[in-house]
Amino acid sequence: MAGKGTKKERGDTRRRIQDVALELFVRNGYEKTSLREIAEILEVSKPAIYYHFKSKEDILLSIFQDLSRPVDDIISWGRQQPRNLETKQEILRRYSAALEASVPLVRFLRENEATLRDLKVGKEFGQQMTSIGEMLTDSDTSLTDQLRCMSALLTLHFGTFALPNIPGDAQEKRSALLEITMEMVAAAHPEEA
Amino acid sequence: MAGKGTKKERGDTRRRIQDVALELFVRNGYEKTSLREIAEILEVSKPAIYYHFKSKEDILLSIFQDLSRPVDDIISWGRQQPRNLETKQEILRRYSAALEASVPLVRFLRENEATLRDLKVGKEFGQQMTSIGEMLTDSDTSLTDQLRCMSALLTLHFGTFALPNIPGDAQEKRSALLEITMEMVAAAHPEEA
Amino acid sequence: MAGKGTKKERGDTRRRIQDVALELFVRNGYEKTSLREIAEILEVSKPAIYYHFKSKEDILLSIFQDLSRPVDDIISWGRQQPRNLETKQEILRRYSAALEASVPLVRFLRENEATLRDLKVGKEFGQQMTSIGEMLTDSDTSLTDQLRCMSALLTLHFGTFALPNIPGDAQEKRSALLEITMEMVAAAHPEEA
Amino acid sequence: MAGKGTKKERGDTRRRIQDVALELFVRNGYEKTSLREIAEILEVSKPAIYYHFKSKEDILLSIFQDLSRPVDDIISWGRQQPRNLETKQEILRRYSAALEASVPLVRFLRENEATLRDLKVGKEFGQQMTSIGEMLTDSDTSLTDQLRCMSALLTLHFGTFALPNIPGDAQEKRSALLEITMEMVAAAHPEEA
DNA sequence: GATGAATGAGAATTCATTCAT
DNA sequence: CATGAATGAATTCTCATTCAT
Repeated sequence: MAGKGTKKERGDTRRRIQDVALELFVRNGYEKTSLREIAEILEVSKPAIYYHFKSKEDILLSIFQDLSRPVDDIISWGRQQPRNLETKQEILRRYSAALEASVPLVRFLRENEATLRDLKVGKEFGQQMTSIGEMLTDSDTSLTDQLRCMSALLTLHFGTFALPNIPGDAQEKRSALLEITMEMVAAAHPEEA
Repeated sequence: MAGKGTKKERGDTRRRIQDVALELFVRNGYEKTSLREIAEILEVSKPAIYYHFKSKEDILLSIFQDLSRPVDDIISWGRQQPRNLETKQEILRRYSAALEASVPLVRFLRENEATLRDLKVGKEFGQQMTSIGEMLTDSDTSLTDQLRCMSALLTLHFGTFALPNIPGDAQEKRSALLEITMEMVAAAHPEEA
Repeated sequence: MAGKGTKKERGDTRRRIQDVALELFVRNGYEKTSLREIAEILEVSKPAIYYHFKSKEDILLSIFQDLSRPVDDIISWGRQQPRNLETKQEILRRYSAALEASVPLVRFLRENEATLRDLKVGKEFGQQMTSIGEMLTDSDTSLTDQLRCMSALLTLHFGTFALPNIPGDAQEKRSALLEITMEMVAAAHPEEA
Repeated sequence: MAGKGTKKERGDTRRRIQDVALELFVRNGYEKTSLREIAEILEVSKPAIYYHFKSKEDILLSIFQDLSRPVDDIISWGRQQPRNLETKQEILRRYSAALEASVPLVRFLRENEATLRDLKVGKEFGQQMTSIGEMLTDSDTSLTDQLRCMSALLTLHFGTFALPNIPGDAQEKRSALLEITMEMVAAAHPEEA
């Protein structure tokens, strides 16, 4: 244990950069967050950041890839399931849980879409959403039913960020929201209900 | 007709700046659009832009205020109606129409939230959304029913931008989407249905 | 009298530009005063200003030449007098009076020396001061006596602007200041006293 | 000696920026000196300047604070002395010496008053002058005597910059000027002389 | 692992001035 | 007499990034 507990844990810097960066990205947006600011808060020099990450974009990408693994897992899992009501509802349940664990990141991705569009992270995030969307819609059902399923996803996703505007207990609101999306996909599968 | 059709229509510049600006804002985002770029496309000098608008933000604000008047009208109208199912559905219908007329602007507002947060335009847009949200929710009903109404709005709003991902005729998809939101608020008003 | 008393007196504009310009020059400095600002206060267009004056510098020059005529008169008069104590004291008396009438302008000239150095107005003002200085000093007297006379002028000139820092009645302070300069030149003319 | 004399001495840049800046400030005035010009003369890029100073104003402030310390010392010292003729004369002697060491800076401060008024440096300089003025005047003596002391300061201060206009040896003129101010304060203290 | 120093590129904005009408 | 519209030139400043040590 000797040597531990010194001012900064060894190998910690990379993680600390990610933490501070995410916080600033969320609070001020990607473009309005400068590496100078990050460096100042961490009390390290700017080149120190470049030692750990090869660019500003790379910091964001690493954060995204660390946090978005659960969603990738949902997608892998979902692809191996039969595409029925049961599966769709389970996907929404799992997505809701995954979302909850990374609200700040996802809020950030949402609020900076225009900026991230040209970045790798933007593309990867977009693909995730598209993949989940595809797993929820059957192209051989009615347009309305397809939209119902898509809307369920949108409701879950964007509803999560609108919840703070409504009074009530956070967990309760979460469940209620999930409940509503369950109903929405159910309505798109009349025969299975 | 004499004198018309000259290189640049008189008094046109202000409008042309707004048009080009909106186009670039939508395509590249607010921060990544520079006044130099706008000026170059219009083949005018940068100060020419400053003659018509006092700042970059001011260009955006003027665009927003011009295009968002219909939404203001909806809000004024809605406030004078009884808050029942009928009204809510009419609000959604009208909002859907208003949205349709300014899809590019609203997409832009959505995709640049982080950037616009500190700008007047961000605040005004936020207030509009809040106002519409309030008109759709009754604080004395169940949490689930409140969320149903809120989700209807989110579905309509965000669904509009997700539609291109689904195959089918644009107008048809629009109506289907609106239809779904109608169901959602209806579900929140069991006794009135 | 018909036609008078309309919103703006005819031919008045030139004078009004000078007035507003001087006020802004004094308050904010020459460089920090823009023609836009002047035009806005007067509620005229910028080209209207260019109708009356050929440049920003020209506005200042016209103000200076109008207000500095009394000093030119002192110089003309002084050059025709014998260069003795009597004359010098009379010059200081007259300069004090002239100064009093145009305190704002002279304060402005003082506080913007660096800026005005390259301008015609700076050169003309400098020549005036040099001329008065020359009339007060005899190059065939002792260095100390020359400095005494020079200092009398500086005391009068700069003292005028330092007076507000000292409590007391304005007119009284003025006379006291003049009195001191009288003593100073008198000390430089021991035989004549 | 190895390693010395390379193109640019290490750690030198900050000082070199101050030197060049002061030179240009003095020669052309604060507003007419651009950072581009400073950078060009030093053959560095503009951001290099911003690495060492956070703004243009900050460059000036750093110069002022470095050079004005002697005057601060005089003020501290003076405040602990009895306020009599002896002290006042010593203050003037010390101020004359301090002034001599930083003639270019003080000339600059004088010639750019209007510009510097809104800047921190302007306020700090103003306070210095006010403090010295206060140490030279007793509010319980006659108005004329107060003015005599004040004028002594003005004579010393402004006379310094008028001296080049008078022929003679620089050091000699300096002493003569100081001598005159000594007489002026002495005249304000008849009983102590 | 880390830093001091520096850079190229580019941003928004302001100004005095002009010209056609 | 006056204006609407526009311009060339310049300004301060910020950013992501790099390199020698």
